[in-house]
Amino acid sequence: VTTRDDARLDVWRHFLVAHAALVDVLERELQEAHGLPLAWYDVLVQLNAAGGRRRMGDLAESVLISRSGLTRLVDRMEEAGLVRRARVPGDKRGSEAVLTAEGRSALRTAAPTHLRGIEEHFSRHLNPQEVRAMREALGRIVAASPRADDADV
Amino acid sequence: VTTRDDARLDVWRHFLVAHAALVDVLERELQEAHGLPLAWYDVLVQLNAAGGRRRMGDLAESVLISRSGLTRLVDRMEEAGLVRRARVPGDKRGSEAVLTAEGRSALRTAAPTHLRGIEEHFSRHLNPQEVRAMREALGRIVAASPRADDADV
DNA sequence: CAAGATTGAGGCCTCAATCTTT
DNA sequence: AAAGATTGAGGCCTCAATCTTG
Repeated sequence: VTTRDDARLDVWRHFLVAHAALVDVLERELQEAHGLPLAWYDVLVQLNAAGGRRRMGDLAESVLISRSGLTRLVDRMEEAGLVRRARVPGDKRGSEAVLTAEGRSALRTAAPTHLRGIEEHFSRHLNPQEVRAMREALGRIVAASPRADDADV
Repeated sequence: VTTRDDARLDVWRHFLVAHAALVDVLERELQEAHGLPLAWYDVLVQLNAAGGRRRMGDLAESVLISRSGLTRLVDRMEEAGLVRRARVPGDKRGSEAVLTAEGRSALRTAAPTHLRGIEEHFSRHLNPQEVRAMREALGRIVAASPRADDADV
């Protein structure tokens, strides 16, 4: 069964290489066109999708980094004026990131660039059948994937 | 065409989330079972695949990091005894990383864990048709992907 | 001067510890 | 004591500059 195993390993390798290449191009394009790191764009998107404000903890999960990582990411974006922090009404422990007008504007400006980039470097190469296959397969993988904070059984 | 666009964007998002989740689990498993970072394992594999030795520059490309990044990665692995540096015969500028016996042994020990991890968290979720689809699609994406050092036309 | 590799500086991330509120 | 968020310490990466050899 060596050939089948090899094919499966190949997919994994292709997956890693493709990810590295794609993140690299998309980051460069966004940076050159709008001076925006991909991580910042991601925060803007997630905030916008949530109506403009989001708890720090929830946001950290959405953008796939640790809580402390997000604290500093939001620090930098706050300094750049794209978001601000606000207290959350019911809970004095909490803090939420809020999209500023400038942040919303940066997102509107950058989105076309980034969406075109995703289309050009990624989606364009997938036929409808592959879109279906990858969506389902990757969805299953994510669903089955043990969350980092889960107990080890 | 909103639904088709959404489906294509969904794939991209799934791709990012799956990558983050997979690298995270696989890294944790390798670390806990053998105290080996994924990046180290990757270097060991690439060296082994090349017969045990590799120019620093080539190796950097294979493991998807910068030259300077690889310099320090090899520094750490050398300190741990898994690789050593050697001059390259024909070119006094060059340097190559060479797998040590200990490195080869570490790879042999860790490989079963990691291969099982890839199978369990990734390959297992793909049916043969999806393996084919993903391999071809990702292969095309990588082939079309502009290399970082290419001119911007 | 170009190529191969390393070093210096600085950015961003993670883990563990800490502070505040529940 | 646990939850939410931040801070301190330290690791690893990248870019630009540097050193050596071609």
